[in-house]
Amino acid sequence: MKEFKFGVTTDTIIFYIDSRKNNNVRGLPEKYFGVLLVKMNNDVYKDKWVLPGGFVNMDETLEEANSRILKKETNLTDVYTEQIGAFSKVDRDSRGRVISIAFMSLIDKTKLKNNIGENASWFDIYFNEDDKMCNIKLVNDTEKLNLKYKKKLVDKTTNEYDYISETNNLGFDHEDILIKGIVNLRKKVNSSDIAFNLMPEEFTIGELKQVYELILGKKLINSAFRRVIKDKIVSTNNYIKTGGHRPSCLFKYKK
Amino acid sequence: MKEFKFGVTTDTIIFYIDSRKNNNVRGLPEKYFGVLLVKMNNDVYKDKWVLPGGFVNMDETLEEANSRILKKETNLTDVYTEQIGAFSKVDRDSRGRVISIAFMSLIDKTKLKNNIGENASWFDIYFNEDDKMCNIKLVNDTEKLNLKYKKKLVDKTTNEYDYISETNNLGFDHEDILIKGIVNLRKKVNSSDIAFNLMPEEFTIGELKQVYELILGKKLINSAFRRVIKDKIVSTNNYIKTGGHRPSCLFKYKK
DNA sequence: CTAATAGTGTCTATTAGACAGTATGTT
DNA sequence: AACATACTGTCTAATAGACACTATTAG
Repeated sequence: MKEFKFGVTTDTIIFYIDSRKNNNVRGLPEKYFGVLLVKMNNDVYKDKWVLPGGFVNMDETLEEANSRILKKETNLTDVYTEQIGAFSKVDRDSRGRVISIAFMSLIDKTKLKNNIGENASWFDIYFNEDDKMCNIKLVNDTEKLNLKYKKKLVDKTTNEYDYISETNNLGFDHEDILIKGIVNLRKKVNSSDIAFNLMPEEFTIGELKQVYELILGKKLINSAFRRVIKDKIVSTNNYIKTGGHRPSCLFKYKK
Repeated sequence: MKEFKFGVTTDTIIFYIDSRKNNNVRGLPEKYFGVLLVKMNNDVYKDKWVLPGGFVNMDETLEEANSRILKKETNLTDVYTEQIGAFSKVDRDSRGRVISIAFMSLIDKTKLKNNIGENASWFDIYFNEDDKMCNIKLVNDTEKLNLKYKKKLVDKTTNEYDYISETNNLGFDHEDILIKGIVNLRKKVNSSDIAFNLMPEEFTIGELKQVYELILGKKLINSAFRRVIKDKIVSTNNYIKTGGHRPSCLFKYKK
C-alpha cells in the first residue's frame, strides 16, 4: 500500500527547574528554568542543537516512544508528560517524509541522579518580550542561542498570540515546537497544578513563586500569589533558613 | 530505512450548528448541535460509523490533508480548524500501523449548499451527564448511537476530567477522538470566540445563547450571558420576528 | 387581556491587583 | 539597630450567579 511510508518521530521538550548557587550572590541557591537540548552529529543539521527525539518503533505508541526517549536522555521514568501537537511540513526532515509528534515533560532537575548523554546539555531560558515580539535566550555553560519570534494577536478577547519564528538557531522546525511548548506550559501553569511537577517534595512559597515567575516571564504580586496557592499546598511545619534572614516554612503539594 | 513504514491519516471532527424546524413546535426553527459521521463500507469496521478521514499523501502537510478531506466531505473551504491530537494505539487500524492526527472543524450547517456523500450523515448530539459519567446520544434520521464515558477527575483545582469510553459504537478509536474534541470545544467556547464560527453572519442573542447551551450541555443565565457577550457583538439595527412574539435584534460578530 | 419571548437592573459572592503594614530572623 | 525576607490585611475593581423586573408583540 503506497501510503505506508512515513517516518514518525517524537520530539520531547524537557522543561526543568534547577536550583543552584549563583556565584555572584550570597545566600541560598536560586531557581533556573530551562530546557534540555542535544547536539546533532550525523545529519545535515550537524552541530545544530535540537530537542531530544527519535523514531517511533512499529510496536509502540507515541507515548511509549516518548517515554523511551525520555528515559534514554535523563534516565527518568514517571515524569509528567503531555502531547503538544504534530508537526508535518513536507521538507522538515531531509532524511525523508517524517512527521513529528511533540511532547512536553516537566522535571525537577535536582532529582536527577544520572548524568545525561555527552551530546546533551541543559539550557537555561531567559525571556525578553513585549506585545510584538518574544526573544528567548538559551544559555548553557559555553553557548548562547538567541531565538526571536514575532507575536501576532489572533484573538483579542482571550489575548491569544501566534508566534512566528524569525531565527533558525535550532535544527529542524524545533523553534516552532519549542515556542508551542512554552505557550502551552504558560497556559497550563495558570489554569492547573502542573507547576508542582517541577518542584521537589518540599518547598517554600517563595521558591514556588520564583518558578511561576520564571515560566511566565514576569513578576507576580506576593499577596495575590499566596492567596491563589494556599489551597493547593499544606505546611510541613518545618522551617528552613533562607537568604540569611527570616526562615520560611516548607510546604508540600496538597493532592 | 526500516522506520519509514507508518500509515498516517487525519480524522476530522466536523461540528455543526443546524437551524431547523422541530415538527412538534410552532414558530421559528430551533438550533441543533452535532457532528458529521460516515459509514465504513470496505473494512473490518464495515457498517460502523466513523469520523471522516483519510490517508495523508506524501506531498502534503497534515493540515492540507485535513482540508482536502473536509472539502471532499462538505465541499467547504476556509473553515475554522484546529489540531486536537495524535492517536497511536498499535492495533487501532487493522490495515497496518496507522497513526491518526485528529482535527476539529466548526461549521454553520445552514451555509452548506452542496450535498454530502451518500455514506455521510449528520448526527445531532445530546448530552446526559453528571460528575461520574457522560452519556452521548448521536441521532440522525434513522439511527441512534449511544456512547458512554466514565469521567475521572484528574485535577480538582481546575475541575479537569479524563473520559474513558465504555462503549464501542464508533469504528477505530473514534469514540476517544470524539470525546477529546468535545472537551476541547467546550474549553475553547468558554475562553475564546470560536463559537461564532458556528453562527451565520447575523444572529440574535437568543440564538447565540442556544448554541453555547447546546455545546456546554447546560442552561446559562440570561443576564450573565448577555453581559459577557455584549462586547463581542455589534447590532445591525435589524429586527426579526421570533417565535411569534417580541422581535429580537440581529447582531454580528465584532472582530 | 394573557402568554411568550426580549432585554435590563441590581444584589451578592468571589477573585485579582495594588500596596501598606507586621513579623522574625541575620548581621 | 538596620535590613532583608516572610507573611498578613485591606481597599478596590472586575466579574459571575441569582433573580426580579420591564418591554413588546401575537393571539
